[in-house]
Amino acid sequence: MATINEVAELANVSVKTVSRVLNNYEHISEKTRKKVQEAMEALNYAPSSIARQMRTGDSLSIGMLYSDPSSGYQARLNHAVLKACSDARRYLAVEYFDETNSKWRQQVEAFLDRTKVTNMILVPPMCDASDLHHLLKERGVHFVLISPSSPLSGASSIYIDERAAAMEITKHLIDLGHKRIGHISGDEGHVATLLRRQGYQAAIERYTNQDVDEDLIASGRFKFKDALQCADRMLQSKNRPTAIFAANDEMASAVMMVANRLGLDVPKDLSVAGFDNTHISEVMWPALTTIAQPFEQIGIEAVRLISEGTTSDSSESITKVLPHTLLIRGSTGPAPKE
Amino acid sequence: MATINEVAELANVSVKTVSRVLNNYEHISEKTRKKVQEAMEALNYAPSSIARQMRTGDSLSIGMLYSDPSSGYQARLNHAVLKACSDARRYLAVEYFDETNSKWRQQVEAFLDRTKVTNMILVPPMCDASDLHHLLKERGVHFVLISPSSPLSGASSIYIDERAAAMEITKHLIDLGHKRIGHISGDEGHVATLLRRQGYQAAIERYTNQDVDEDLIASGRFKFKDALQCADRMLQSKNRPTAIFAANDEMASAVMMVANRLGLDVPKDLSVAGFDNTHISEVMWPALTTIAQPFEQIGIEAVRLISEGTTSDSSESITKVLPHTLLIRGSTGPAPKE
DNA sequence: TTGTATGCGTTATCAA
DNA sequence: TTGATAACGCATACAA
Repeated sequence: MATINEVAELANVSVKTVSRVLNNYEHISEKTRKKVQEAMEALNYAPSSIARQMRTGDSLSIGMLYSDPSSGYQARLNHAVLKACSDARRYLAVEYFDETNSKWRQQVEAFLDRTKVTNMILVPPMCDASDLHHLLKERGVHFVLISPSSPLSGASSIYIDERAAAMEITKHLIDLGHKRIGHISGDEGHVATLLRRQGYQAAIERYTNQDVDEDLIASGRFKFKDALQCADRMLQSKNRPTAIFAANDEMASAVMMVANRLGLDVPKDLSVAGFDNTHISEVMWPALTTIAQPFEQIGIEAVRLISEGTTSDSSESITKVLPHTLLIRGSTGPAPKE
Repeated sequence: MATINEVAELANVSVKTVSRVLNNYEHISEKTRKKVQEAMEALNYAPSSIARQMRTGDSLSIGMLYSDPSSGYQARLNHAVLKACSDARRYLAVEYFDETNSKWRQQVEAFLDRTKVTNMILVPPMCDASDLHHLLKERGVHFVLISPSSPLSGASSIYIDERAAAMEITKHLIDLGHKRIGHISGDEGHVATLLRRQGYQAAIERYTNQDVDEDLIASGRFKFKDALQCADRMLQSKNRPTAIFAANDEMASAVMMVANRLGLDVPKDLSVAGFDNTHISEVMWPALTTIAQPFEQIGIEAVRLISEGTTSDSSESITKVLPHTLLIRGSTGPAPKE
């Protein structure tokens, strides 16, 4: 593989001149530029990103911390970001991060020292840790937020419209004729929990003439186990719902389990809907109706924002709302006749 | 950010000596080694992989290709290897790899060119692709195999004793009094499929006085959907089994789904066992009895073998068998009274 | 067992 | 508009 020196020699110029051509320097004569470009062509020259990084100090790697290794959401996000990085010829440095550890600060510092990353992608729930934001800003690390609670000045954000998505899937249930629709919501610490519940409530109020029945809302904290209890209580009550919208797929799976064990057929007796479109939604029978997160686009967009932010340096923060999709599968069907 | 020079200065040695410590050189006094290590600690020093790569051409990164992003086994393996790398102050370059793509060769070459890795971890099913082995050897890339079909000269391997594990979990069912125990096996292309089935058969033959009933064995190809059909057939047959051992957790989940829908209580009417201890085994009700893969140790061992192989250069291949664990949870119980 | 000096491919400084 | 040379952080021939 040819180096910059060989190009310079062939073109009869100095290495610096070749470097100038490479980096689109302004003050350079067209003649030399052409000469250099021809030499590069002839030698099939490609600059070494390693050497460039060595000199300029910032790496091509993008950092990412994750805190819940068994989360289906995180698994799909990891995959998407990884793929986007690979396509953009960048590297991803991912690390498991224990957010409850009091020494988190040292862990992050060690991560930054080790990887030398100057760009990061922050995913839920870390994207909301203002202590972390401060630390990163202190160290001059740029970052992009995925689904943060609120926009942050100086950092770009990527969202989906959680509220609209929740409304859409609830409306789907209403359109199927369901009158009593339960909701199992997430962890109160996440903004997604609030938005998804709001979307559910808004749909009920707008598309039926009923008020929201608070007895039909339970908190499952995004956990399978908690959702089991919620579902058990809801489905054993005298006036049980004919449909349940859970705020994530894992909790919807719990609903399905409980329904099956109580002898309720899904979707004949009970419709079940989830949120996220993680792997588990396909490992159910029937498959789960859910909201598909645009994982692939999230990954691509995150990498793009980082790459642009690096070059443009005009640290204006961009907020991007990506489109979700309602995925109708076998777990939802017409409301049972009364 | 500390450099090797600052470490050398603080430790009162030359940079070369620090370099020796970093690379586990042999001829170095314990005293200086300790002194250097303390200096590294004090300065929170991390070697620049960039500079190292620049100098040597090969990086500290370990490469890994995975082909099934939604596999629970792969998800846990990714996490374990990532964590082991991080603890060993190494990097992991993971890439999604479409094994069915006819241009796989170019994809691997591109991955190697881009990442410059010279060490790789090969996971199932890629660990068995001899074309891939040849390509890697051609390019001088060392690699460690995780659960390969057969040992390969020139590469170390990490295993669990699949056969013994399958035997153990089948014996657990026998000990609970089950007489008719079904088995849903995996993809015929994987050796794990064969070994797990052999373990099942061996247990039946050794611990009961029965021959293996071929009607109680079905191929679920490691897939949820295929397993649904197998379970349906088995559980609707006139003389249905009272226990089913599926060759992975995902298929066991399918068995559970079918059982619940047929009104069979788990574990009162049917015991269900899986294999791998992936996330899904905890997202069931009751939780799944399964064989726990030693993921964490697999990751640590893989990184260790690679690190040692790099320095010692005595390219003798090591085969490591790691211990599995039988995890008894709620999905298995005493056989129903006849 | 340890140290000195050089070079990896690139960009930056300064001078021409 | 160009060029000579230093520097980035590390590893290695060679020397002690």
